[in-house]
Amino acid sequence: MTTIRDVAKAAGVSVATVSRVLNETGYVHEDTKKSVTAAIEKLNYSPNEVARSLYKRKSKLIGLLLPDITNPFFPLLARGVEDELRLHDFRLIFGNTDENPEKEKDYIQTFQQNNVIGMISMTNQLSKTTYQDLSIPVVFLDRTSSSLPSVYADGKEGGRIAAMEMIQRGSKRITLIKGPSHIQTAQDRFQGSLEVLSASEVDFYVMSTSSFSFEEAEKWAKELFKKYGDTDGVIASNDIVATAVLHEALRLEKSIPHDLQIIGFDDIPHSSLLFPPLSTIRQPAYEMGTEAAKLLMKLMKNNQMKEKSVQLPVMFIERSTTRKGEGHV
Amino acid sequence: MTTIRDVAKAAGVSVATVSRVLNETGYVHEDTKKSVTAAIEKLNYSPNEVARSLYKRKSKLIGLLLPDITNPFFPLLARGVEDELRLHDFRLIFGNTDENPEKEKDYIQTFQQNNVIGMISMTNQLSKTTYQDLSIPVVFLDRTSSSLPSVYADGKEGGRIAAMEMIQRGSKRITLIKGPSHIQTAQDRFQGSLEVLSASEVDFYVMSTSSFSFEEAEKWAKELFKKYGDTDGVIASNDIVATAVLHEALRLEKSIPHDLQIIGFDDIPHSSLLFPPLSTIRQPAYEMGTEAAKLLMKLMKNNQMKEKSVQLPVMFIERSTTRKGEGHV
DNA sequence: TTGAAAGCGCTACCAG
DNA sequence: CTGGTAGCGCTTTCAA
Repeated sequence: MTTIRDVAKAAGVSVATVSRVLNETGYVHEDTKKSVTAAIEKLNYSPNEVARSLYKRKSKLIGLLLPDITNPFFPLLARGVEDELRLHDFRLIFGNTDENPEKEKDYIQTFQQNNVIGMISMTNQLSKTTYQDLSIPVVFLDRTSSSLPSVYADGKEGGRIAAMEMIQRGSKRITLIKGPSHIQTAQDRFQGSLEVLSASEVDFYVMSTSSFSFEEAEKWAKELFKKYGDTDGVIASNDIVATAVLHEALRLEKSIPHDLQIIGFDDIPHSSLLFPPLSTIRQPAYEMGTEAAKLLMKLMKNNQMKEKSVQLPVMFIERSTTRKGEGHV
Repeated sequence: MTTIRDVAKAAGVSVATVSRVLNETGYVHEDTKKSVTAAIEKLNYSPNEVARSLYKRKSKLIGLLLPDITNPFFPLLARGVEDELRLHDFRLIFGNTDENPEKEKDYIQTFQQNNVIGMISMTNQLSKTTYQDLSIPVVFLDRTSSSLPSVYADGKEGGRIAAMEMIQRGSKRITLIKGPSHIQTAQDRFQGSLEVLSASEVDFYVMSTSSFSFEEAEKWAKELFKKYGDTDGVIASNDIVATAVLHEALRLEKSIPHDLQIIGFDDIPHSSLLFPPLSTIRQPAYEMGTEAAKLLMKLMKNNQMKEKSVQLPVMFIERSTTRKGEGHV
């Protein structure tokens, strides 16, 4: 392992000088700079980030917390975060929390022990105040908040769009699936759809569900068609749920989208790979990730910002589980 | 920020003593230990990992390199790695390399700068010697190697099984899709299938492809049915490719599995969500991850191990793109 | 423009 | 059994 001392020796200067050229700080003569650079090159030296981190009490590490990377919605977000942060030489320590507060706390603690300089959290468990007590900036991703920095998609508008498209495309007896009540984004979507549906002439049925898991969703889907067999349009709380509904409909040999239209939410990569491909409301996941990273970096420079939240637009992705519209919305 | 000094002061002992109780090293009287523990508790102190890392020249961080977390095969692997490592208090720094050697080198360098104590790599780009020069143990995941530590599934056997099941279930004109030639695991599968097919009585057609992307795969699928429209069984190089084939077959209104059987490879979560659900050869991705983590931890304790590679078994997952077998293999 | 030296928080050695 | 202290590799005063 080559250290700054080795470089100093090789260049015939002091470590202070090497440090100066490394950090481009203070004055250093052009010539000595050259010889230092040469020595660095020659020894293939790169500074020890740990030592830097210790002295400065801050690293180039960012903590990333997400519920479960195995859930297809998160990889794209994580990728967005990573790509953006990488451009600025930050690195990511990450942890899956499984929505478990203990794990979450545990990770936060070890993140701090490693001098992370900021955090991005996609979890829903810990209260906001828990985060507020941290001495480092945190941005919440895929979680709405007016008071704390956060990046999220316009779920309410998404819900509205879904309902409008559904009506526009001719469904008369619509089922609206309401996602888990502790997930704010799911509630926003629901409210948006509800608003439009209420104001419309169509009949609709609200089905409450309590998780986003596929297995659960399959059960609800069965139940749905049993209870409300003549529904001709379902607005699902996300794409996984929509997939379960699609499955069940296909099993019942319903013709899609003729007998039944389905609109999902998220546009996870899987959705376009279904047959028929799923119409859905896209959240710009990757971009949400990059935006969160950008916001965090701003916050790290200036913790007293006003513009703390960014809301991204959603859009309807027309695929094959909806009928052709008769003139668009 | 509270330091070991604060604790020492609060407990009325020296920092050395605090360090001893922290690390359970050396002798310390039961009473002083108690008062130290109390002080730690009271001050809510937790040691600075950065300082530790600097002194010991090793951290509790592990580097994880993968091509792209957005590819549905990787999250499960990553999750396995994380869960296992977490049990032993290690944390993960990770990077997506996009199979780009520059990014890969870049990450490896910064990992080292952060004193990572080991690495798990799922990439295929950098030569093995590049890794061998590292001073820390590395295990390769989803990449075969007899010389270097690695964890992978038995692709060849998987290929054999796929071919046997296909034949067993009555396909007579089989298409075998050969994945990218630079990916060893893909070649193993191919060889396994080829072996069985060659020794059998059925006709078969080999189609060479050069990537795993869905878009590319869609093109090949179209081409496949144009060239070899009466094929009644395709063994795909992975589930994404299988999905593309399934799409095209459905579009052509082939009856699955009556007219055409399809077997994929990997068993990514998406595969069971298709309609019809995809029959496939499962790689135990999560377990591969945990095994890689275990192997790495062994290596970190004892770098001179012999048992350096672990091969995991694959299994056939019967779903609905294959016909019911007439007595199993 | 440069160097000496203090010190970031911790561990481990050596004395006592 | 305990404390003093050197030093991990680096940055940053302070003097020169």
